[in-house]
Amino acid sequence: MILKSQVEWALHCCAILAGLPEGRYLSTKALAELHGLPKEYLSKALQSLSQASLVETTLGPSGGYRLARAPSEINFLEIVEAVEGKARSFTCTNIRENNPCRPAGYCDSKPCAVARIMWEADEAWRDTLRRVRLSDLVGTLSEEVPADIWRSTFEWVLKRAG
Amino acid sequence: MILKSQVEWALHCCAILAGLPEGRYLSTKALAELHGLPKEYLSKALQSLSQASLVETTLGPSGGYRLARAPSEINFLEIVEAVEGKARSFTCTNIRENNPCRPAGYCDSKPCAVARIMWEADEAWRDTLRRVRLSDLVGTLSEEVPADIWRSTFEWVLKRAG
DNA sequence: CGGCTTTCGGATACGATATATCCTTAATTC
DNA sequence: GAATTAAGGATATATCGTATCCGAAAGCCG
Repeated sequence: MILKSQVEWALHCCAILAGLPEGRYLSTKALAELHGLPKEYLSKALQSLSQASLVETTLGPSGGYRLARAPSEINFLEIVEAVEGKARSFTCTNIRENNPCRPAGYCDSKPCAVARIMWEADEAWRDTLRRVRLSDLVGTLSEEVPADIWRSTFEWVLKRAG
Repeated sequence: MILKSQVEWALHCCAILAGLPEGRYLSTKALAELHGLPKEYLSKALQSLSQASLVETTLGPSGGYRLARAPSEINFLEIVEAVEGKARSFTCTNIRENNPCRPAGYCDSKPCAVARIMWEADEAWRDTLRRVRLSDLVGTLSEEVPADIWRSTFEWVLKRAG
């Protein structure tokens, strides 16, 4: 069970977009260069963010992506689910139905006890991600990334933001 | 990101083994029949449990599997990790290193902030599973499964336990 | 208008992993 | 010695993640 690498990409891209000034857009090309990622494939991750209404886009030169909401109004789970999907990590195939000791046509009143526990863990995972806002990540980064790198990265981005 | 079906199988099999009387073994064949699973493939999941020292085995007719510890001393996470592996669901490829604004040879003092958050969620998932004991599952099942099915299943198993 | 750039979606290819089966070996029971 | 079992290696298939390419539609600018 492993998350796709696009999740990592999307989170880092959102962190960059969070630093964009009002009304500016950043292109796939710039985001791919900044993170050293294949442009065409990164584009798929950004399209997922777009379909989830987490980012807005505009076409043409000076086009690209920007956040659809304030960084404090976007949480990690939304970004993760946008690219990874909302399906639970555990899928119950109801193998208890195959028990030969069951009367034919017997119908369970509750979901399988095993599945309920696995789903509870899944929900704990999602809860943790839901509690972290994109603005929290930006705050942490601004503290931890050395000031000169932070600033020059920002300038690098602004030079390419349409 | 989806867990392999073997996780579901292993959990159900452990629940059955938890009901075995002291010193008895149950074969792959019986466990496969009871759950309607492919015997050869289920065998791989049981081998994983064996390698993790969660179950003990014996060969020959009347051979099979039994729990290595009391059901109250085995938690869900151990079973899940036995077949799914202990690797974290999020792998950080450190794409921040590709930032062209970085001085060459710069070394980060901390793991990536994005990864730390994802790992925290992963840990919340594991914590939930760690807190559930196999005996808890058995307790829930004994309450929810209709008494006649519960009993006849038990008899079915005992008839095949060596 | 016409050429350039951008997002978007579809088509395709490749590799890794999950699923599944088969076979051999060694141990145990009767 | 014959039957049964777990263990583990080899192999085949299907699904999914990764990656690239292309055309269409939309926006910018000379």
